[in-house]
Amino acid sequence: MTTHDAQTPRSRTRSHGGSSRPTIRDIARAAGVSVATVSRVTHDDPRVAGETKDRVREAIDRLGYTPSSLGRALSYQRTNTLGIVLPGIGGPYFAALIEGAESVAVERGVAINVLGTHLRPDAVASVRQLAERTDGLIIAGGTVPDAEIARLAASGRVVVVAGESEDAPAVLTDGRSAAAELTRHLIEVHGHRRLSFVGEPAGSPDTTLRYEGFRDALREAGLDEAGEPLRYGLDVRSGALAARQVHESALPDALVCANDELAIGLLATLPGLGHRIPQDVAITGFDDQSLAEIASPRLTTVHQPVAELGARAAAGALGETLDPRTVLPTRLVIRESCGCAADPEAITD
Amino acid sequence: MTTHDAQTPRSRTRSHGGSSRPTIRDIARAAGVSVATVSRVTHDDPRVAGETKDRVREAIDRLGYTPSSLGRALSYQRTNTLGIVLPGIGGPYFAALIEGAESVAVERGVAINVLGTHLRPDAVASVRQLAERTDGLIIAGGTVPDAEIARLAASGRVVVVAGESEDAPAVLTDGRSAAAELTRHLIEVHGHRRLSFVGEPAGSPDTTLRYEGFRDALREAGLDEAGEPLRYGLDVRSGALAARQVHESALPDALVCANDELAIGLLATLPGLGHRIPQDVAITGFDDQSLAEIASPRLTTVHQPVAELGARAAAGALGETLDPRTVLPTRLVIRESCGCAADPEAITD
DNA sequence: TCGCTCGATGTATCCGGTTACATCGCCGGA
DNA sequence: TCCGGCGATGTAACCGGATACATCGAGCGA
Repeated sequence: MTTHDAQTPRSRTRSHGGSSRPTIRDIARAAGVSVATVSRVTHDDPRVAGETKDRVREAIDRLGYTPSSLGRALSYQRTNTLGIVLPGIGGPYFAALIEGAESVAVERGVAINVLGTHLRPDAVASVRQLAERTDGLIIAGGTVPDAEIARLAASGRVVVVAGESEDAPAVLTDGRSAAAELTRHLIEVHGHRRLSFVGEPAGSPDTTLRYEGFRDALREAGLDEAGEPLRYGLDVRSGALAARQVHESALPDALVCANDELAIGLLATLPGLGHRIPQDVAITGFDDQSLAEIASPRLTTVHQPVAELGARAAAGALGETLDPRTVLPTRLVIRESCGCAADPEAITD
Repeated sequence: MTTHDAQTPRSRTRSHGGSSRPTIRDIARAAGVSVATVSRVTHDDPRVAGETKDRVREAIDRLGYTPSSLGRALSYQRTNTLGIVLPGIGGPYFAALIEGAESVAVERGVAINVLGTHLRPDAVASVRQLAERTDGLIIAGGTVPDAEIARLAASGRVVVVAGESEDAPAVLTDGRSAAAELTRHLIEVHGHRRLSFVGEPAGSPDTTLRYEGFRDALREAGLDEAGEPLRYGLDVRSGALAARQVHESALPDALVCANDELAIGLLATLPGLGHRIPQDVAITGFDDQSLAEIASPRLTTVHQPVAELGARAAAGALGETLDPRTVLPTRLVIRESCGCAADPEAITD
């Protein structure tokens, strides 16, 4: 009672009318009924007589009672919560993914709990904890070791992976083929021979696949002498830094970026360093997030149905049966940053 | 009874070795000890004899036991979770706020649960539910009615508001003064007389304050004939749309945007429509998110310590005592989009 | 040898809800 | 008048853990 009051889990001496929140038993006492009746009222059970119901309702309002979802979750063996594990919540890609999942969650009256692993030194422990509080888990590829995914799945957890996985149902796009298609466009339509990939292939499985697709296309075209990728993160700022490096070394014909944000960083920075896009260097993105269409020149990229992906994954994580591998289609979106002609509407110079 | 089988909460007939996850009692039985001993082992209680401890550990590993955080939370009257209520998780501002909060949460071994109200038709119910599962709540201004905040606070919940509030401790910046200072810069240094505000003042309390600050400055300068604001959302795409409207009507001297993303949208779109920035029209943002520095021309804006704000709010929501009103300082960041000369140095890194 | 201390462990209760089953009146039919 | 049935409500046993208190046995001093 002296020092660690806050730590003391429970104080056996309760019911002394502290500021503690009222429980179902407090309401029962106040309304002169049993806890069962209170529970029935909060569930709109028709078996409660009108007069009794009113009395209970009054007590609930007067004491400001809200059923503890903890107690409820323990009783129902269900938390009505969906967990999502992502590297971080920043960036339009993950925002879109979450929105897709949320649309499904809202429909089913389920809450969402997002965990960003990048800031958590103890990612595995955090994910285990999250798994304890949710009915299902969406795990983005590359955030959690495969062994841990297998463990979760084996222990009866409902897990869906947003990305490649053999340990749980996977919902994904074929990033490798899409990147190859995009790269072929640069080679075959625009005749570019010296292409560089921007992004860190070791950084995420998605980037790995895109890099592989990029190299596939180079190899097909006999350009496999392609050098090292320019290793940068997936954000706008990294793109700006990459622009510096590109500026200071020999400029390639085209830069294939691992995602749109990186491409936007380059797009916004290179002109200031004296390089015209796409005349001096072509740039492409990946994902087709909203910035892609607004940039100038508008960004050639690969459209991914990210929200749809999130929605499918959510449905699966909430119990809907799911193929072990669901591949969603991508679409090459040709705009002007690759060198294709502008729409009649757009910029002339 | 026939259709809703899945709803049945619990099946009284348990213990038949289904795929259900093991409980502390299963471990106790398997190890031939009592639940108390198992609990002691999971807590590294030194009172357990070495040999017993090994036996329990073995059972835990063999059955794949993880203590249910639900049960734990119910027993300790604490969930070790921090709730954050935001309009939506999209955009750099909220991402930074969450990061700030997360940095504090990680330190204290607390999980974070983010709720985006925009997609939830039943925002109040969702927040109440969230409050049930967390030890403290950070509520972004404008997401929840004041009355609900008061209700939560009155019922003993720990609530911190990120923004203006009289019902709970508030952590915020003085957006009104900052907007006025920014606007004065445009008027006094650059001599602009026809200024328009871009943003929907009714959309969020922050936007309201910025609009008020904008008008304060106009009034001081005797320019209070200022017309209606250009009512657009706070995202890049809205900025692109606003650019169209500006293009089709008379161009003002300067556009004061409610946040950076909106400004970026204008910045990226107006040049394509034949308007030079800042020569033909000056543009300013608000927040100083990373895009502001990368845009071209670089964006003049107001720096806000968003991560710090999130961190302070988190500390408060986790029990640290907090002033009823904590005002964090902002800083006017002059770059080139307002018409000031470029720094000799470009991007700093 | 007895009693006491102390370490190791078990028993039972509580956290807040839910609900199967029991109970209690009351009403109508035989 | 007695009994069955039914509507309304209560009782108590869970859900998974934590832990105060009880218990038990070994070691030790008197």
